[in-house]
Amino acid sequence: MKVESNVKQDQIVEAALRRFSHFGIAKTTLTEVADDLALTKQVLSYYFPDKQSLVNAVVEKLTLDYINLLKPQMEAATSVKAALQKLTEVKGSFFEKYFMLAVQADHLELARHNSYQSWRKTLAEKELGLLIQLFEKGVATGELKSLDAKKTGELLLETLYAFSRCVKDRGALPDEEAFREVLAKQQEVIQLFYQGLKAETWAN
Amino acid sequence: MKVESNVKQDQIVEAALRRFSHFGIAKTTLTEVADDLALTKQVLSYYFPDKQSLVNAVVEKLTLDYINLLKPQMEAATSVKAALQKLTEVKGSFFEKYFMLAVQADHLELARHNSYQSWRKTLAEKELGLLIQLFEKGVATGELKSLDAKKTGELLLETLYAFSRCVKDRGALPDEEAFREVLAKQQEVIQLFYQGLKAETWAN
DNA sequence: CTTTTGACTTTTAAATCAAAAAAGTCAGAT
DNA sequence: ATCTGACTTTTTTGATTTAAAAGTCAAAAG
Repeated sequence: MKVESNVKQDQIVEAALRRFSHFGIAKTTLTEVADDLALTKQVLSYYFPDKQSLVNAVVEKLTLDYINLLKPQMEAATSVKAALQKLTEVKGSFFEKYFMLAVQADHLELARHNSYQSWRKTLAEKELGLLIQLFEKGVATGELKSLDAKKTGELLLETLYAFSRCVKDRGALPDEEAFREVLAKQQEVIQLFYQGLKAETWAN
Repeated sequence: MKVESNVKQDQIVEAALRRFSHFGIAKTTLTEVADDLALTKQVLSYYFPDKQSLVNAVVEKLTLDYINLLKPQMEAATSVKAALQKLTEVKGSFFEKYFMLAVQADHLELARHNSYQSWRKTLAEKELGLLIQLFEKGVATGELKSLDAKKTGELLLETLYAFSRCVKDRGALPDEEAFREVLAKQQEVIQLFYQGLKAETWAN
């Protein structure tokens, strides 16, 4: 529970995150991360026994950051429509920022580790939880028609996820434009989803 | 215009299609295709100067088969809903059957050739054309609310496409189950799309 | 004149292996 | 508890070879 060690760990995680998101996980060496902080790789390996654990820490941080950013914004939204808008925005900004990471993580060896899978699952669950909550609230207020909140949430997430995957497939280096396109598509889809979900007595 | 040569060409294309869809394009040698027909590779290369042209012929055949199967079924459907149902069915059956081909084609070198791209484009255009026609008819009959048929069609196709791509990403060998899942998801999405598109006065 | 074949060259893909780089270890210093 | 130097092990990378497939062509066969 020492504060200092946590500080140092956080610094390392942040440095790793910068490297990972800029150059990718595979092309980042522990020595480089250490150098960025004027440390040696042995110090690094004192705090994180191996690369996997460092990657896990980065993924964990990212997951928490994402949820902590998204949750209040969605909960503060005054309508389902506005909340879904926020979802795309936040998802988009994160995706753009940490694109490299997202792209590589799933292909890499690391992705098969339990720890990674487990964080991925946590993320998915939390995101789904937010959506379920949102939909249920929407039904309660009458904005949405009666629906299976879980199933609908899963479908929406899977759809957005499917779209993101398409960007990275296109080529080795993903361009800004491809991003914009995907983001735009996602927003359109959300819009259409919403049309299909809202109570029919409401106006657009 | 000789009939016989067309027959032989067709036989070759069919044999190639069998090999390609079972073992993949890259892992299929021209000699194997020739052997299947009790020919030599030189004969094959008499009809198709190189592998690329054979692949193109296969893709062309597949494209035409698909459209020829889909078009009448969609046009015969008595409602937009039924037509969309058909779309998923046909798309699903084709995808399952020629999965290997679909999976590899885009990654392979071959995909960069103009001829391939051009057939891909043709397919996309024809599919989109069917959807536009469908949507416009739906609007005319009052089943659908007023909408931008082109934009909506594109969005739907892109969404279905995005889902298909997810299957192949998962692992090297795609399992039956993954198929079913994707197909089910696609149907759900179509259902929801439809909800969002239909005129509000209609019942489910 | 169309189709097929045998003998050939060129191109591409797969296997091997040594060298370099990175990951990981640990006894001992601060 | 934190860090370092010197070390071993594991992974990547690049060069080199080898085998397989693609592609060519002159000439034969129907």
